[in-house]
Formats: sequence, C-alpha cells, structure tokens
Amino acid sequence: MNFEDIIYTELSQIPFGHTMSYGQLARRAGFPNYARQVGRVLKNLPKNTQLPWHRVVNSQGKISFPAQSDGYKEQRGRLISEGIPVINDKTKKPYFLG
DNA sequence: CAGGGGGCTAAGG
DNA sequence: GCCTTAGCCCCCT
Repeated sequence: MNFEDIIYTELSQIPFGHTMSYGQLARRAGFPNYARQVGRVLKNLPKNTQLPWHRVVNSQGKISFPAQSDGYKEQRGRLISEGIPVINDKTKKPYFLG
C-alpha cells in the first residue's frame, strides 16, 4: 500500500457530520508532518470520487480554499448539507441548515 | 541541481 | 483579524 491508498482509507473513516484537519488525518494514517502531502493527495482526487474530501479542513477548522473559489463553495455546500456550520468571515455568522 | 509552490502547521508581531 | 517566519515533504519546471 502506498501513501495515497493509506490516506484514502483513512479519509473514508471520517464519519458523516465530522471534520478533521490535514495534520490530524496524516497522523492517524501514521505519517506525522505529512499534512501538506495530504493536501496534495486531496487536490489530485478525481472529481467523481466518492471519498469525503470535504470533511478535511485546516487546523483552524476552516476551509483551506480561497473564499470565493469554486472549491470553497463546493466544500461549503457539502459541509452544510451534513449539518456542519461554516463561518462566513464577512458577516461572522455561520451558514447552517436553514 | 535550483526555484517556486501547494487544500499545511505552529508561533509571533 | 491580518501578515511573516520557519519547518515540513513532495511535486513540477
């Protein structure tokens, strides 16, 4: 098993409605200090992947995409659909179910 | 080999 | 909140 496969399996273990940081996921996979590599793996995931990549956020609990980017919106939508609040930096209010 | 850059992190101003 | 520095590891040009 290579690094990517280990990350895939570890990623698939994150339960619905939960999030985990890149570094946390890396450590759980047995690769401390590999947060950036986790980011690289997620970036290269095929668009059709079934893996819950959206459940991975940075160490501040925030989405690691530029706030206007498509990736940001996509991840935000997925998190909200799981009941996970996402703070809007502008209004300081959380997007949430409803 | 050198340089630049990532879905990163922790620590400081 | 913003920004910079330093450390990390790997990828691409």
